[in-house]
Amino acid sequence: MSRRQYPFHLIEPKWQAKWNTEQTFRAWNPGETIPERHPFGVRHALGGQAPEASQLPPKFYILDMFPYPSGAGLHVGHPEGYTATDILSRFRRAQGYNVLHPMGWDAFGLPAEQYAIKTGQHPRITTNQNIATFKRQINSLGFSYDWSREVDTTDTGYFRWTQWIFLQLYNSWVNPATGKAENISTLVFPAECNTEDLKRKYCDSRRLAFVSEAPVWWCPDLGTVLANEEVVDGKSEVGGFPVVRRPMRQWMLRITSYADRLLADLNTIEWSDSLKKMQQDWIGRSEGAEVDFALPGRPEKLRVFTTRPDTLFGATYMVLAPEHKLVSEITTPAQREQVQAYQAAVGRKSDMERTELAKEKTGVFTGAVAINPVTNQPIPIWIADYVLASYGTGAIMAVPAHDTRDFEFAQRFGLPVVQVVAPPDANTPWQGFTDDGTAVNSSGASLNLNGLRTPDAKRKIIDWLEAQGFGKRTINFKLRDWLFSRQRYWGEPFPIVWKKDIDGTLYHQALPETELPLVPPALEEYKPTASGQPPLARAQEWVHLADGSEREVNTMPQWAGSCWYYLRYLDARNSNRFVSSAAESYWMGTAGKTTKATPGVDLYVGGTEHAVLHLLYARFWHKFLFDLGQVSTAEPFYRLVNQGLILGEDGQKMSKSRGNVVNPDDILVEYGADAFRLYEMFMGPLQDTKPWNTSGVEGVYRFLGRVWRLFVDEASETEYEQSCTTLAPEQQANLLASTIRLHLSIQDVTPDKAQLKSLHACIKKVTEDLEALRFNTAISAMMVFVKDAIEWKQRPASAMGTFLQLLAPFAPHVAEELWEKLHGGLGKAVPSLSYQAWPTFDASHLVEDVIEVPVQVNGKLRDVISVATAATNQEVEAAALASEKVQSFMVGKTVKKVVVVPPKKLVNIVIG
RNA sequence: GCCGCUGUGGCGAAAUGGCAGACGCAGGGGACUUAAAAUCCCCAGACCUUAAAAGUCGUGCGGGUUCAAGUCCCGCCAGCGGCACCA
Repeated sequence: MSRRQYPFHLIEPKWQAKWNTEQTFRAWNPGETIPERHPFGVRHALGGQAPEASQLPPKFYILDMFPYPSGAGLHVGHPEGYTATDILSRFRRAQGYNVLHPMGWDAFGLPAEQYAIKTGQHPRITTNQNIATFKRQINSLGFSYDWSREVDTTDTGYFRWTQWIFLQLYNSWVNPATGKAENISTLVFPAECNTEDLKRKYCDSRRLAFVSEAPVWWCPDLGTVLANEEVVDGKSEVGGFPVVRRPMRQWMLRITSYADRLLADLNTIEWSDSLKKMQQDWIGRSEGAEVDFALPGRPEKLRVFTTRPDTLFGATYMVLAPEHKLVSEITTPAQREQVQAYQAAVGRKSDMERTELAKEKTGVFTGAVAINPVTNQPIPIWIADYVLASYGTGAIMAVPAHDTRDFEFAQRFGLPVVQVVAPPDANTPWQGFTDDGTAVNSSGASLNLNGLRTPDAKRKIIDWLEAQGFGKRTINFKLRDWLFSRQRYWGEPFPIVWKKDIDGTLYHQALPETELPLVPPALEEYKPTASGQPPLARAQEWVHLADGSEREVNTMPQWAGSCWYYLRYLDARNSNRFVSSAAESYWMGTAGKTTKATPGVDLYVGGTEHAVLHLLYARFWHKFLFDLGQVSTAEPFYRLVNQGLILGEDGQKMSKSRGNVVNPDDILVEYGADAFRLYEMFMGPLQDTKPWNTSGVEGVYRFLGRVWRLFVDEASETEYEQSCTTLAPEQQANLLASTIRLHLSIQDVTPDKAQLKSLHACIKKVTEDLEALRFNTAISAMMVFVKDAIEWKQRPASAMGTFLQLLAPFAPHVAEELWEKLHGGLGKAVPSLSYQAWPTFDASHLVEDVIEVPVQVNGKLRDVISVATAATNQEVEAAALASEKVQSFMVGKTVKKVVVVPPKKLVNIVIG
């Protein structure tokens, strides 16, 4: 290894240890006693007091997506977001905020369980080891987390409250009158619910946590069911194993009751457009109508959902999903064989095959017809797998003229195509025209849509359908209820028992809150049972209760713990409540003196992979808790930023198999944490995807070396190096502090004009860039300052100290060390740089006597002239025209126009 | 197929409609050194010339608006991401 630029290997552990023992980054809740000498107390004159919320400075809550502590440890992608939030946290602290910046572990999950199946080692042990590794690595980067608030989703003190929230969901329903969740006890039973059993069923059909027998995604390789959001292209998101559709008894959460609010409230939060779009698409709201078609000779109606009721006159056939329950009833004997064969063929197809796009439309005629309510004509009913049982009513009216899929189907099977919409542009062919236009061929006995523009036609026909009792306005969502149970061991057990009725039917019942936490039983064997039961079923003594009831043996999905961890941080050690209302309203609300703060989490940074999983689930739980009055905001994460992916040096996604994974530990040994942090931020904009380049680390490392040498006398450093070789690291650190002297150029003098200009330009740029999360350009501004300062014969201590304050959020270790040297001299105690007030920028220092103004002729740069700052536009123009270079371009031409861009930015002379 | 984002030197990138390429990497030259490393200084978009200067072209492609376009508008192309028979 080459000679170190500066002794980061001594500085970094020294400051990390100091921050740890002094609890420098402890965030204070209202009512907590702040120690006398804590730098936060000193800064805000609150030392030794226990201030109320109104006495505390404004809060700022900066949150990272907490990691799953895998066995592989940290890779360089993790610290990207963590570094950004840490810089912001340190910046906000300096600005005087009470900053909450916590970290924890999303530690339930499959890898620890699979390791347990392989080796028999309890997931608790694996998890603890992995957490220890992660924590060591995270700490080695000098992040300013308040570890007193660390959470671990697998800790009983944590998951008892996950189970508690589940019980609240179980005991709640959404009142359609208010659209909000209430306790199940407010349900009013209809008259026909006159037995305990019927009442129970009525409640169960409305609970936000309920049991369903519907078909679910079963992943044989993982031995568990998965949520819609966890299935990607017919494979499991984790591991990429095939999944099959299979009816099973499962726990669901009624997230669909919140679909509307989850969509609408996206407008109240600052997330990227693309992320909002992903959630919007996932929720998939569409407005339209349900229309009933009569079935000749049958009492029931065939109900369809359509977003284009205005095209009803063009509905020439109907299509049912092959699984639709009416299919077997309406199919004529002549068609039965064909229909059943088709149903069987579809059932054998994987989901992948069914949604494959290139394939031709398939389907079979049922032999039955339905009556089009506007034309009164019979139209044939088909079944086809392009209609999905799970969306709308599982049946459609087909308007081949104005729907691409219906058109393809009609072409294939020779079904009639009737135009009912005229495109706005007469040259556009009407066949397959799916946009808005004008209704044509759309009149009947009591309804005429002809000539109406599509939106008006929709309105008119829905009014007509409602008046006639043929249908009604409806909104449909793509969002499905959330499948909430898994057949795993390493997850939260459900606080539910199953009881038997007198007649032997099973029903579920919640455990009382006093029995929480419900801890998973000890097992010898973590595999599912031979009969396919979840692993918890192996613990017979745990499952079977004295009263004959049995415990639920499914567990909650990994998402459960991450749905509310950001709330637990607010009051992480509270054993009476999941969070106290005082802590919740101070950190999440806008109460008290938090004028500059925003409601909820002020900034949440994480990867984009959670766009429709964690971020949707957490919003759902938060809204539910809001309805119950448990939290004070409707949204949890006010502002969210997705950090971009860091690719390997080869420009490919980092992966073990490609061998391009960069381990932060290796970088730290060679260059130190400050250089690592600086490089992660210098690579490019936080949100962008960008490749790693280790020699880029070298660049910022050299920069830190230059900073060091600005402040430190090299002769004293050589002295130190010669005498420390035989000492232990701790003694080396002491020697470092006592031997190394400040650079002789550092003097107690007033900065001159040029120095103030350099410094204030840097303050301005760094401050503005931090506000806007432009870390890369903030760093280049500091590099420019250092270039200037290297030239200075005298380096004013005050200006150099201010620079260290700007550097501190990015490279806190070296900044603290130099700050201490600058202010403390030898052995004198200096308060941590972390709570020094952020420097303010003074524009008057940037004013120059003479300004260089570029001069263009016909838009091309021809000269740069110097003009006095006080010069008027006329004087600038005259000076520009007088320039010799400019003159040479104007020979034989006339000046048509002169544009002078204030304030002395540029002159453009237009000639011709 | 639909939606969103992004296209700038050899590379990562910068630029409220106003000097394109700040800052950094890699590269070249020099100083220091017995030498190397480290450090410090200088050069560095392409082209064409030149003794030097100057000049021409340049932000994916084609148009447009403007005194002035990487930036705004229209039409393409490519890459990345999301959704994908959602009626």
